[in-house]
Amino acid sequence: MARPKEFDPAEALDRAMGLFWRKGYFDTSMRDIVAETGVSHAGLYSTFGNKHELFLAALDLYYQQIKGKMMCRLESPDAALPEVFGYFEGLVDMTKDARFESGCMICNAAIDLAPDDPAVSARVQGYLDRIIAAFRGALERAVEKGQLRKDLDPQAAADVLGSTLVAIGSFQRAGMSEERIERFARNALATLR
Amino acid sequence: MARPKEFDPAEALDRAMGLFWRKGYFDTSMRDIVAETGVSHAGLYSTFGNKHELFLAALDLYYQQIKGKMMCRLESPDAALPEVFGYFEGLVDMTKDARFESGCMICNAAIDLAPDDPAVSARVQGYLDRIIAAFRGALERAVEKGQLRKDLDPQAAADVLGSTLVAIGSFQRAGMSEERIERFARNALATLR
DNA sequence: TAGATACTAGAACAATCGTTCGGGTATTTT
DNA sequence: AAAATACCCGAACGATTGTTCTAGTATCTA
Repeated sequence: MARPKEFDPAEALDRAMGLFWRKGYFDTSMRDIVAETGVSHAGLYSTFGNKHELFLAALDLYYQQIKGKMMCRLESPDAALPEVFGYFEGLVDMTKDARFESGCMICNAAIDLAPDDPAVSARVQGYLDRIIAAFRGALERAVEKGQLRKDLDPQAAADVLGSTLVAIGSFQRAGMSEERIERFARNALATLR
Repeated sequence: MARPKEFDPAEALDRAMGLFWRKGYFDTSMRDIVAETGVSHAGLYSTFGNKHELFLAALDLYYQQIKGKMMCRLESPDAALPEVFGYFEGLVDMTKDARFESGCMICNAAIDLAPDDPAVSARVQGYLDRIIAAFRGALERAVEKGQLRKDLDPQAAADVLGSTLVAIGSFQRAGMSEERIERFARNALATLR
């Protein structure tokens, strides 16, 4: 009954995500997003509502696209120690990707917005809970399989890995070298043994 | 030869620090600072230069005032395991202080500004290096004194504690409960044994 | 007392913010 | 072909940004 959209909302959201990721919420203007996506103001507002809703959509896309891919193996029902190591290997590999100079978008959002924004705060906590739960599950299985010592506390160890994850996000953003970040990851994994 | 300042620059800086800490760099306006400190625009600009320089001064004050107090014991030449535990006890205690709902100002600055601001990036890295070095020193002494197992790698363990520190800053800001934060701290310390 | 200084409050500046709104055009369904 | 829709570009809105400036006044030294 009407003219279809000329732009792909998914692609526009992807580019907006990149911008929010790199520059944060307050330092990214709608004009920046117009320039980056090539979509007009009218198109953005009619599709995404407003800046805040657009940010939330971008944050969800980040989790789904970036984290989701990594979580897949970790959350599989037979994931154990190799998958935990694989997760951090993937994380360190990502450091070579230019996009990850910006750190982790979820960690960034926690600092930027979480204190005054319940929607962001809830997402951040939810994402973290899910990642730590995945670590715990894999570690429990690793203990069962004898890949780790029997007296290891999977929940406590998962917490340590979760902390490491968050810290690495900050380290990337602060410009820490790849080698140093890899050391942080390796040192955290070494505490499992 | 002239009229003396009516306001105390140190006190004004302290209040500005509180504002930057809570709201971050981009979401804090000079008008906010005028309102918070009671100092006029002219007073702020003549004393601190501009917003960016004021932020750097506030960041230095944060390290000196908040972190410096805690670092003192940790950096003393006979600090060992009790001082490491004491550091994290102090950190968890601080969570009860309303100011620390805003997390750690250094971590916040890393996310907010470090990617595009060499001055902030250098400070963040310098602060982190110093804290980790202090951890390492105390842990080395703890190993010497037999407070920890002989084969513990002090540098690796210090890295893990440093990561935990950064992560806890994010967790505070994201609104995580005091109990949960305490658990993260305890779990990290448990990896030393 | 004279002069210089540095405060105060707040107006003013150009730029930018999020958001809305026209004007013109292209593509669809009826 | 005609009506309806939704695009694009970009002007426009009021608010706010960092910063500067204009007053007017209070406090110092000489």
